[in-house]
Amino acid sequence: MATSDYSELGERAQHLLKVLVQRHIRDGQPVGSRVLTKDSGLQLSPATIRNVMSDLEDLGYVQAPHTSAGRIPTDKGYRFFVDSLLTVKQLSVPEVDRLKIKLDAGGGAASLVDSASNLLSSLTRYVGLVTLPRRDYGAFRQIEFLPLSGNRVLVILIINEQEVQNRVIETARPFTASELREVANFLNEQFAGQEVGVVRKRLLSDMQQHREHMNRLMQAAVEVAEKVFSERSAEEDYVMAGQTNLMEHAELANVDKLRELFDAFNRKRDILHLLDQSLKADGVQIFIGQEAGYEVFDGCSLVTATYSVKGEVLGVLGVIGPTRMPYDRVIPIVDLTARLLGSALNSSGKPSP
Amino acid sequence: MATSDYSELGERAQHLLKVLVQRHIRDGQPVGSRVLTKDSGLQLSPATIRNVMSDLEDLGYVQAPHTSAGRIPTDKGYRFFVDSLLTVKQLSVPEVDRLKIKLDAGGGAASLVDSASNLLSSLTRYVGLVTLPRRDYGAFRQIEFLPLSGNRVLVILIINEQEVQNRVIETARPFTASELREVANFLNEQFAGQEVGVVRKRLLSDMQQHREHMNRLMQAAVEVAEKVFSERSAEEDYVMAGQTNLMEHAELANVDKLRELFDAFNRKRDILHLLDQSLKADGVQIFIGQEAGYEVFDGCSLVTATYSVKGEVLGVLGVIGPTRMPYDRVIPIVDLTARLLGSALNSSGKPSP
DNA sequence: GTTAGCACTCTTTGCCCATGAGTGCTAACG
DNA sequence: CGTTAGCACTCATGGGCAAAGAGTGCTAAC
Repeated sequence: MATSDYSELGERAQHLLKVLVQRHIRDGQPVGSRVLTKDSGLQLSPATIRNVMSDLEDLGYVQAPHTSAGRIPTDKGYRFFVDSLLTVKQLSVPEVDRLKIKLDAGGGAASLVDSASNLLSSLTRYVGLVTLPRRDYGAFRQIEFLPLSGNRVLVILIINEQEVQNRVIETARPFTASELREVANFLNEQFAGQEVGVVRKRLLSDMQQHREHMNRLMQAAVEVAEKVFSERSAEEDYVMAGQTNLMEHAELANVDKLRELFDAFNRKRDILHLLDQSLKADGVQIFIGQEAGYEVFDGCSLVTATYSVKGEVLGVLGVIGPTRMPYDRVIPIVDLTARLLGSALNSSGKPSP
Repeated sequence: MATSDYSELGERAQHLLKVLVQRHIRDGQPVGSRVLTKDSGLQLSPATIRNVMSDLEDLGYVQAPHTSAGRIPTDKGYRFFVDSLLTVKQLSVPEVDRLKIKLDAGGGAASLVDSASNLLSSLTRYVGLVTLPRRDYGAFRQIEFLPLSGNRVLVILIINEQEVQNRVIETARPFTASELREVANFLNEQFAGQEVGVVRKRLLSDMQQHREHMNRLMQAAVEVAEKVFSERSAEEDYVMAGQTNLMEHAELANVDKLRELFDAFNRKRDILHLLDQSLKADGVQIFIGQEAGYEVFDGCSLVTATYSVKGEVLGVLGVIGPTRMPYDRVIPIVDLTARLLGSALNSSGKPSP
C-alpha cells in the first residue's frame, strides 16, 4: 500500500509498475507504453512512459523479452508489487460461507486436511497443499504395545477421537508381553486425556528428576514412552491436490517444465523445505519464482499461511501456481482457508455429540 | 507364435505385419513399403508390399496417417501382434538377480508394494502400478476395540508381524468398554494365528449355525467381528510410481493428452476397473488402447500380471505406457516382478529371525 | 521535465515453392 | 494369376521472403 517510502522508485514509477503488473497478470502478455498511457489514469504520453520503463528496467523491476515487445515484470518486480503495491480484495460473505460448508465435512484431521487441500486447488485452479498437523496437539487417549521379534515393539497410539498412529520402535532390552501390558496400563492411567505435547514434557522431566526413585515398572514405562513420543515425526508430510491444474496455465504448459515441477512434487524435499520456512512466521507469506533458491520453481509462486489451534501453530497450507497469479484473490483464499482449517481442527478434537 | 492359423491373414501378410509393428515400435514413425522390402527378409518389390499393405489396411490392421506416409499399426494390429506374432525375450540371469535384490528391502507388505511399483517404473520408464494385496491372507494376530461416541467403535486389527489396520464401525447397540474388552479377549484367544480369510468364514458359519446356542458374549463378539472382517476393503487401492515418465514419450507428450491421463490416474476408478478385470485371469494380460472402453487410454497400453502367495491371488501389478512399447521386454519384466513380489510377500508374512 | 516524430528492431503470419517420401494405379511380364 | 516396373499424384516439411504490427530508443523541440 505504501506509496511514499524512501525507495529507489518515485511515486509515479511505482504506480506505473503496479498498473503494469496488474495488466500482465490479467492477460499474460508484455505490456507496452501505449497500453499504460490509457490504463494508468495518468496524463502522460507514451514517450514519457517509455522513459520510466527504461529506468524500471535498469533497476531490474521489469524486462523486455525482445527489443520490440512491451515489458514484463521480473521476480523482483513481483516482489515489490506484493510487498508494497498490492491491495487485497476481501472475500464476500456468501463466498466465506460456501467455504465453511465445504470444509465442514466431518471426519478426522486427515480428512479435514484432504478437503482443505482440495478446496484450495479448486478455488484457485492451482495446486493446493496442506501439511499434516503437528501430532502433539491432540489429547492422548490410549496406548497399546505388541512385542515383535527381537527388541522391536509395535506401538499403537490413539489420539483424540479416532486418530490411530502406529510405528515400530527398537528398545534397549527385550520386554515380555506382560511387562508391556503393565507399562501400557500405567501410561494410560497416568496420562489419558492430556495433550500429547504435555505428556512428552512430563515424561522428559520425570526421566531426569526421579530416575533413582522409580521402580522397575516406571523405568520401563518411561524408557518406552519416551521413545514413542519423542520420535519427531520424520514422516512430516503434506497433502497435495490439483497438480494437473497447472497444465491449464499457458506459462507453464510445456512438457519439460511440467516434468520438472511434477518431479519436484514427488521428491517432496524441496517443497517441505519451503513450507518449513513459512512455519516460522505467522500469517500469509509469499515466495516468488526462484527467490527461495530452487530453479525448479522458476515461473511459479507459493502463497502460504500457517494454521493453528488455540494460538499454537500446527502446520502450513498454501497454493503453488504461476508467478503470474491474481494475488489479490489468492491471498485471502489462502488466509481464510488457514483460519477455517484451524477452527475445524479445534472442534474435531472434541468428541462429537 | 502361430503363423498358420485359419485367419483372414496369409502367412506372408502376418510376417509383414510383424516386421511393420516391430519397426514402428523401434522408431515410432510410419513405415513405408521400401523399408519393409529391406527389413522383411523377403524377396519382394515395394509394389508387392504395397498391395499387401492395402489389404491390411482394408482389414483394419494398419492405417496411414495421410496419403503419402507409410503405415502405422492400429490397435487391432497391435492386438494381433501381441496375441499371435510376439516372441518374448527371456531376462538374463544377472538381470533377474538384480531385480531380486532391489525388491528385497525388507519391511512390511506396504513397503514391498511400494518398491515393486518403483521397480516397474524404473525398469520400463513407464508408470508402474501395484494393487495393495488383499487383506485376508495374513495371519490374524490381535484385535482391540475402543468405544467412541454414539454407537461407533474404533477397531484396531493387527495382522502378521506389523501391519496395523484401523477403522471405525457402527454397531447396532452401544457397547461398554468392558464388554468390548471381553469381546476382544474372546476373539484374540479364539482366532490368534489363523488366516484372516479363515476367521471370516468361521465367524460367518458360527453366526448362521449356532446363533441360538450362543451366550451374550459370543453373540456380541460375532456381531462386532463380523462387521470388522466382512467390510470388504472399499479402500481397495493401488500404488503408482513414475507418472512423469510418460512425459518422455513423444506420442503422449502433449499437454492435453497428459492432463487427461493424469486426471484418470487421480480418479483411480477407471484404473481400478481395469485392474479388477485382470484379477480374474492368471498370468500376463494386455489391454491395448481403447479396447477396454476408456477413451482416455487411447494411445496407451496396460500390461498386467496377478501376484499370489501359496496359489492364492492377492493382487495385480503392471505398467502403463504408450501402446508403442517394446512388449517383448515389458512382458517378462511385469511377469517376473509379479512372481518376485509374491514370494517376497510370502516370506515377509513369517516373523523375521 | 515532457512530448512528437522517426528510424529501427524484432516477431508473427501468410505464402510460395522445392523437396522428398510414399502411395495407388496401370500395364507388362513370367 | 501373382509380381513388378513405371508414373502420376498427394501430402507433410522446411526454407525463403515480404508485409504487417507492435514497440522501442533517440533526438530535437516545446
